[in-house]
Amino acid sequence: MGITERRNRDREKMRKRILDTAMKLFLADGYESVSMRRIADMIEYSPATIYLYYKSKDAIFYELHDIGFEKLYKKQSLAYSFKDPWKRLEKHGKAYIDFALGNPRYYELMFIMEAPEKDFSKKDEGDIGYRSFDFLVQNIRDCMDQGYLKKTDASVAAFSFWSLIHGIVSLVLRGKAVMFEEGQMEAVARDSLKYVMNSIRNK
Amino acid sequence: MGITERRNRDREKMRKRILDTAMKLFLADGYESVSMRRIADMIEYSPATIYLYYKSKDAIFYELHDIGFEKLYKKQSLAYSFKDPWKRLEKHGKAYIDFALGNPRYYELMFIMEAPEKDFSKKDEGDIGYRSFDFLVQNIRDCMDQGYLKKTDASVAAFSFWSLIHGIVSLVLRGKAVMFEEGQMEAVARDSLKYVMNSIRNK
DNA sequence: CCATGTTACTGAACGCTGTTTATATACTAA
DNA sequence: TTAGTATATAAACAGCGTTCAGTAACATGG
Repeated sequence: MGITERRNRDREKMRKRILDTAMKLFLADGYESVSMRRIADMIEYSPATIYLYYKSKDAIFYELHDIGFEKLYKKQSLAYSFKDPWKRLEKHGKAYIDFALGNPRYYELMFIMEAPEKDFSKKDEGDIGYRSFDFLVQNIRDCMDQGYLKKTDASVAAFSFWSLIHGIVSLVLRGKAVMFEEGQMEAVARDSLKYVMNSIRNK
Repeated sequence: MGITERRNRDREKMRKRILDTAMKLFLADGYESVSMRRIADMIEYSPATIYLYYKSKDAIFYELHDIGFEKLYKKQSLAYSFKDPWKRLEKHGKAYIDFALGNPRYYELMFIMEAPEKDFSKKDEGDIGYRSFDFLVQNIRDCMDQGYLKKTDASVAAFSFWSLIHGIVSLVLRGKAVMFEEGQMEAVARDSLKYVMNSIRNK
């Protein structure tokens, strides 16, 4: 019977319409400007209808959040085509900064804003978040093995690296780096990463 | 004429009452839970009254924001009693992490949350923020001069250092470091700083 | 084909939010 | 005592996320 299938398709279409509209509003004007009523207006349904497809506003944002992780993960994966672990580390860092500065709203949603709800964020973020972090840990370990980095707990070193790049982009995104000229921020971000990488390099 | 003076005192008292109440609510339950009506309830005035003393909710938070900067600045200043620039850098970083993890709400307000309003945040944050950053730049320069650090643009290196410590604490505060055990986070934060400082040290 | 049950949808409301405005009261100055 | 000013508030505005009773369209079994 094709009726249930069609219904499922319709349902998915509607979910997508809602998600796309939320994303459009979010990317254009940020979290604040996404309201259930605005989404409803744009898709020409009543606000209550949205609740038949998403259980809350947080649920919508959690899906956007997931899409962002997928995008970042793909971008980072490219770095791992190189065989030299140091080169991989460089590319990883560069990809991260590129993603954050190129998709500032996504980055804020994923790493800067308070997590929408504890119900969601536990398992799934672990899922792809862990995978990404494990990649980094392994790469750091390789760098240590090949003498590029001083040896220590690889998790701690990976966390350090992540902290550095997260710190760089989140200061830039939050406009805290006012001591640099507006147009120079991206360059400063990249130079910062280069400087530290150059300084920690052991061979 | 003592009347205007008394009125000014009363006015300041009222402002303080409002600010203290906002701070209490904020430190206890975070930004979300501070509403003009809750403040009004606690000080036993009507919500509208608050607007006679502060022009908006953002204005209140901007004052809290300032108080936080003052606290951080004081804590960091202690680091500068040491004459060895490397030791100063270590203490600076440690003080920063201690402040952030010891006053998470403040730290969020100051560096993580979206700035309340552009009207306020331009000049004054520059004021003490710049001072703090300049201290760091000078210290980094000293470290370079004495051979502790590889030479480069001192502003970029200072930004790198700031990014690292900001990154560490904001990942911890946002609960993104889920790969470490809850109780170990503070230790990881400190170890990360130690690892990087140990790695970038040039002599 | 009709009755029954299911699904999709919505208007109206609840209880919040920050903020504004008209109004009333209390205090000061002439 | 009167005029003027400062202080306080109730009520409302426009928005928010969310819930729920009620309606209308549709699918299905008899």
